[in-house]
Amino acid sequence: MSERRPYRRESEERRREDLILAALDLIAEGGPQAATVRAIAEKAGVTPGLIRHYFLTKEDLTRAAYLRLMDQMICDSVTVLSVAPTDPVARLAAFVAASISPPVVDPVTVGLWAGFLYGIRSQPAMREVHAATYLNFRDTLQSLIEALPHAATSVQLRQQAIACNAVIDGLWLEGSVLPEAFDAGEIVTIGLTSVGAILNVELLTVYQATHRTLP
Amino acid sequence: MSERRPYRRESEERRREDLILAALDLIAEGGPQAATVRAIAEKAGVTPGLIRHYFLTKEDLTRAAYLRLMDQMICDSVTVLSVAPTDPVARLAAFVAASISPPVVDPVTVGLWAGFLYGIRSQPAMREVHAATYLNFRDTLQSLIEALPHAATSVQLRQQAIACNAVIDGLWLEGSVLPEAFDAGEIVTIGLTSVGAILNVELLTVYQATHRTLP
DNA sequence: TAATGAATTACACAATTGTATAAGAAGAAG
DNA sequence: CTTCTTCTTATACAATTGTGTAATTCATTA
Repeated sequence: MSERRPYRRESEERRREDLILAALDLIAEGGPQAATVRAIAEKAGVTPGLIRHYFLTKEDLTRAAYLRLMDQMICDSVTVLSVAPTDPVARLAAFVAASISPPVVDPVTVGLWAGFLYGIRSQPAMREVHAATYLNFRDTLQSLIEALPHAATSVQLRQQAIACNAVIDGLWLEGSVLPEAFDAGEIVTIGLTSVGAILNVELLTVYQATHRTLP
Repeated sequence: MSERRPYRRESEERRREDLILAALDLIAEGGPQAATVRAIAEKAGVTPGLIRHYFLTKEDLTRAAYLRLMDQMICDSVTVLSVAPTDPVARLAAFVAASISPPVVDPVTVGLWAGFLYGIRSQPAMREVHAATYLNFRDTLQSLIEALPHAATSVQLRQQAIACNAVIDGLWLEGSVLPEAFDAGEIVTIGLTSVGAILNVELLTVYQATHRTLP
């Protein structure tokens, strides 16, 4: 006869994490419609029923996965600040460069993000997460701009932050979706030049001086 | 007993158009997973079987719908050039402003675009459409930049076009996804200021002078 | 008017979906 | 060692999915 499959009991934290990562993997590989409860369970090494033991519904799991993705993206961008130089110009340059480099700029990441976009528009909970994430990133950018030796009104500051954020988002999008359309490092160069032009600050040379590796 | 539902024969062109528009409507309203063959057929006023009479498969219809969306977006941006002034600066300003105003900037449009993104990454045919559309738009932008009284090498020109395109894409994204986060006209103002800064050309005042309606 | 052909409907089918419920087994507690 | 909790599996189910296939009806042609 058929033997019942053996298993190990795991902590709730561990199981939720495994299921979330499995869902993200599947959405990245095959789009949102590939993340079925059965596929998620198989990838996580459990049976489908277990999903509903840790998440009220599949939508609940989807929300958790989105939250996780956003946390990761923010983390990848902001982490660089902890090791960035103290000079305001070099600091801004490092942040901008990190935000338009892998792993933030990556076909998989943008695919994941797009997979969640409909949820962002339709579900208030996901919408709030998006708004908070976006504004948090923009505020970080704005505080870096404010630290520059650079006089600006608060309205100008806000508009500069929005503009620089747009440059980053646009390059993130294009570089991720159509990576073969750009040379290596071209995205970073253009990003630094553009943000520098918008803020009237020289970022590219500062960044190159900081990151010079070979003569 | 049940009467067979009456119908009218229509041209192939008309039926394909109706089905494509129905699919786009549904994706816009409820995301990609809402565009089932039955829902599409109902919205188009036909029975599900007819879809497979005009499209080899549902994926085939999806591709056609994506092509249609891209054509529309390009059209909305480029149409403004036909009525734009001849002065190069005013012309560029009009193009940029149109690209970050409705109907291009619109929650529905960006939702549609995101709904197709996985297909863009995975299906070569859709990928080619995307690449062609993107490069076409960027080339239009580049030719407008080239027409400026503005000396630049071909490499600089390319990078300026990419940068301005990024600003437009980023503002398109943010303005569409989170419209309530921006004041009326703020997106356009920021876009013109930023593109102007990148190209070292005054766009905002030129645009305002051209579009002044009330004293 | 009659007939021909293609557009359209109608129906069926297997596969897949998310969810519900009951059975079993692992590991802690006694 | 036994008992008990709950984590986990197993199975079932109704709904929905895309896709085939045959029957019918519209509109054009002879």
